[in-house]
Amino acid sequence: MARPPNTDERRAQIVAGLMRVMAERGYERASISSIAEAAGLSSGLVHYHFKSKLDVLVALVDHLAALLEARFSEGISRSQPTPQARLKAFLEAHVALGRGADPAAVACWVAIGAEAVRQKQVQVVYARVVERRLDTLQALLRDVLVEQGRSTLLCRAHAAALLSAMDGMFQLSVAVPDVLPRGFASRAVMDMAQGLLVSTPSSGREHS
Amino acid sequence: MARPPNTDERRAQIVAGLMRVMAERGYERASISSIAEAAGLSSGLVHYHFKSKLDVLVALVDHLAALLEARFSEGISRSQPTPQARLKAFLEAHVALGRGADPAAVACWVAIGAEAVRQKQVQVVYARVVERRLDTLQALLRDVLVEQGRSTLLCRAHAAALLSAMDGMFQLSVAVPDVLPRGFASRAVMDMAQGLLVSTPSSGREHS
Amino acid sequence: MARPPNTDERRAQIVAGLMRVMAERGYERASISSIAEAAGLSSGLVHYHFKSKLDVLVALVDHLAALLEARFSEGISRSQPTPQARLKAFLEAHVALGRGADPAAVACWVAIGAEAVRQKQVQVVYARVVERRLDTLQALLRDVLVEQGRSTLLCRAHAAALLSAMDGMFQLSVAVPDVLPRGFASRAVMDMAQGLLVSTPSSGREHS
Amino acid sequence: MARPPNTDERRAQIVAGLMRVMAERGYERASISSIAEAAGLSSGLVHYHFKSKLDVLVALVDHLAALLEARFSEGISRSQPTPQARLKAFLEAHVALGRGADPAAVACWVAIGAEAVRQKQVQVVYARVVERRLDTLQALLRDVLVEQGRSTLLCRAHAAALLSAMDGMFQLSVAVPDVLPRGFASRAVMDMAQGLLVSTPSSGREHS
DNA sequence: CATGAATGAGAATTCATTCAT
DNA sequence: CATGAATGAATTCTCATTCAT
Repeated sequence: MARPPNTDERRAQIVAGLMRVMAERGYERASISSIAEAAGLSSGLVHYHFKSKLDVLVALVDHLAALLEARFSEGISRSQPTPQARLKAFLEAHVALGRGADPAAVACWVAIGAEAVRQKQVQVVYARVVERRLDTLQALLRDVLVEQGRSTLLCRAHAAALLSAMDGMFQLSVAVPDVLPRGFASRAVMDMAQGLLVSTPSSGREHS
Repeated sequence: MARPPNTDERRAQIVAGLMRVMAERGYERASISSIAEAAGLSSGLVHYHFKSKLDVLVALVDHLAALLEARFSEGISRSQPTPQARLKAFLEAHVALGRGADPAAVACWVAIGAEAVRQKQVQVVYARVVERRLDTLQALLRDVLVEQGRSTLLCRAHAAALLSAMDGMFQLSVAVPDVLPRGFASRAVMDMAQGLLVSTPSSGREHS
Repeated sequence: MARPPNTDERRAQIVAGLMRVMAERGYERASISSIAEAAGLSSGLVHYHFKSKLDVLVALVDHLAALLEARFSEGISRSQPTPQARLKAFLEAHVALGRGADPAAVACWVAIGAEAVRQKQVQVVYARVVERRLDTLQALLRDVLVEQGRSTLLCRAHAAALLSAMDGMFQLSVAVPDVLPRGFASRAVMDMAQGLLVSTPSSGREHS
Repeated sequence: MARPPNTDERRAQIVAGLMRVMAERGYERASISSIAEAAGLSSGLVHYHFKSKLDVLVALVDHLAALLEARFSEGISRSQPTPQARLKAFLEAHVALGRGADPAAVACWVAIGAEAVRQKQVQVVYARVVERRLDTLQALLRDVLVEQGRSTLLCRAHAAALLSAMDGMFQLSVAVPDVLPRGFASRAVMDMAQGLLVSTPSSGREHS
C-alpha cells in the first residue's frame, strides 16, 4: 500500500539537474533552486534526497565517472583485440567526448576538475576516477610496450601524460573553442602516444 | 600639494591578494574582504581601485600572462639558436612552472581557465593569452618542421595539442598531485612533441 | 501534503511595510531590512517574495492605484447623476485624500511621483495611473461641457490642469503643511474647475 | 601674496554640479564624487567647501530660489502696471519654467520638493521659498481683488491653490511628460486664476 | 515523500566622510 | 586650497539549509 520508494529516480533527476546547470554556470553559481528547477522538482526535495549541495556534486562525479567508464569499455570491447587497436579505441573514445558526446558532460567534467582543486570531498572522488583511467590507460600502454619488446618502466608516466593531454583538450575546447583548430585532437593524441611509445627503450629481457 | 597617486602599487597589491586567496579557494570563494585581508588593506579600498571583483580577476590574468610571457621568452633567448633547442627550451620553461615556479601562479592559472568557461570578460583575456602561446609554439614547431623538410600544414594543430597537454598537466598536478608520478611532465612533453613531428609527412618541396 | 502558498498575504504585508516606511523616509531610505521590520518579517523573506526592492515599489504603486480607483468610483457612484454633481464628487474624493484618508498613502503617492522621475519601471506604472485618472476626469468634464453646450476641445487640457493642481496640493501639504492655509483645497479646486469650464467657448453646434 | 579666496566660485561650481546630477538621478543617488566630477573638481574639495552633502543641497535650494525670484520679479517689472497684468506676468513667468527655461532646474525643483518631505533642513529652506512665492502671489491677487471690489479674505487660499497647481504641473511634466497635452499649462493657469477670482464675493465695503 | 516558506549568514558594492600629502 | 587615497558602515541581494504543513 505504501508507495514504492523512488529515491533513486529522484536522485538521478537531481544529479541531471546539477549537470545541466553546472555546465553553464559552474558549481558555485548553480543554486539549489536552479538545480531543482532544471530537474523539474521543488527545491525542498533536493535536501530531502541529499544531505548537502556538495553531496549532489559528489553524486554527479560518480555519475560522470560511470558514463566515461561505460564509454571506454564499450570502445575497447568493440575493437580488435590487438593491443595497439585497443589503445587506439580507448583514446578515441576519450577524445570523442570533445566531439560528439554530451557537451554538458564535458563542460561539467572540466568544472569538476576545477572544483577538485579546493573541495576535499570532490578531490577524493575525482582522484579515484583519474586513478582508474590512469590504470586502464597504463595497462593498455603496457600491453603495447610488451608486444614491442620495450621497457614498461615509464608506462605510468606515459599514461599520465596522455591523460593530461586529453583533459587539457577538454578544458581548452570548453574555455576557448574558437581559438583551437577544428578536430585537431583525435589525430594529435595518437601521434603523441606514438611519440611516447617509440621513445621507450627496449626492455632488458629482449636483449637476451 | 596634492597627494601623489599610488594606484599602481595598490592595484598590484590587490591583484597579489587575489592570487593568494584564489590559489587556495578559487575565484568564487575569494571574497573581497578576504582579498583585502590578504593584501593588508581595507575592503573598501578594493572597490576604490577596481570597479568590480571581476575587474581584479582580469587584472590578475593580465599579470599572469606577463609572468608567463617573461618566463617563456627568457627560456627561449637563453637557449641555443637551433630550432630544436628553442622548442625544447619553450616546452621546458612551460612545464617548469609546474615544478619550481610559483605554485600559486599555477593554481591560479588553472582556476582562471575554469573561470574562462563562464565569464565572458575572463574568456576574452584568457583567449588572448592562449592564442599568444599558441602562436609562439606554432612558430617554433614550424621552424623545426621546415628544417626537417616536413610539411607545416599541421603545425597549429600540433601546437594546440602540446598546449593542451601542458595545461592538462597543470590542472591534474594541482587537482590530484598524489595520483601522478613525480616529474613525469618534462620528458613526456618532449616525447609527445617528437611524436607529433615525426608523424608529419615531408613537404612537397622536398620532392623536387 | 504540501505547504499551502501564502505568497499573496506576504506580498501584501511587505507592500504595507514599504508604505509605512516610505511615507516617512522616502524610497531610497526605506531599506529592505526596515521594510521587513515594519512588516514583522525577516529581511530574507522580502527577496523571497519580490525579485528586487524596486519590485516592491511597483507593487505598492499598483496597490495605491487600486485604492485611489476605489475611492473615486465610490465617490462618483454615490453622487447624483448630473454631470456637475459627478464632477464635484470626483474632485472632492480626490482632495479628501489630503484630509481624512490615509496620510501615509498620500505621502507615499508623493514619493512615488518623485521616484517616477528617475525609475523607468515606476514611471510606467505611475504614468498608467495618471492616464487613467486623466481619462476619468476628462470624461466628467466633457459631460459638463456638452451639457452646457460648450466646446470639448480643451477638456483634456483642463483635466491635466486639475490633476496637476490636486497632485500639487498633495505635494505641498505633505512637504510644508504649516505654510498652507487649512482646508483651502476643496473649495479652490471647485472654483478652478469652474474657471476652466466658463472660459470654454460654446461649441459650433450651438450656433445652429 | 596669498591667493585671493575663490570659495564663492567653488561653491557655485559644486552647487551647479549637484544640480546637474540631481536633475537626472535625484539627491540620494547623486554621490559626492559624481557631483565633483560634474563640477570638474576633485571629490575631496566638496567637503572642504561644504560641511556635508546636505549642505550642498541647502545651497542649491537657495540658488534655485534666487533664480526663481529673479525670474518672477523680472516678469512682473516688465509688465504693465495694472494688477491684472502683473498677476498674469507672474503666472506666466512661473509656468514658463516648464517650457523654455532650464529643464534641469525644474527637475531639481521637483526633486527638492520630494526631499523636503523628509529632510528637516531642506524642508526649512524649501518652506521659506514657498512662503515667499505665496506672499508674492497673494499680494498680486489681493490687488486684483481690491480693484474688482471683492473680498480679500480668501486670497491666501487662492494663492496656495495656484501655487499648488503650478508645482503640480512641474511635477507631472517632469515625471510623465508624454501623458500630458502639450502646452496646456499656460492658459489653464490663467483660467483657473480667473475662476478663483470671480468666485470671490464682493467685499462688504463695496456695498456701502 | 513533497512543497515552498522562512531564516540568517554572507556576498559585492556604494558612499559620505576623513585625512595624509 | 587641493588632491585623491582610505575607511567602515550600510545596502541590496543570494543562497544553503531548515522546517511547518
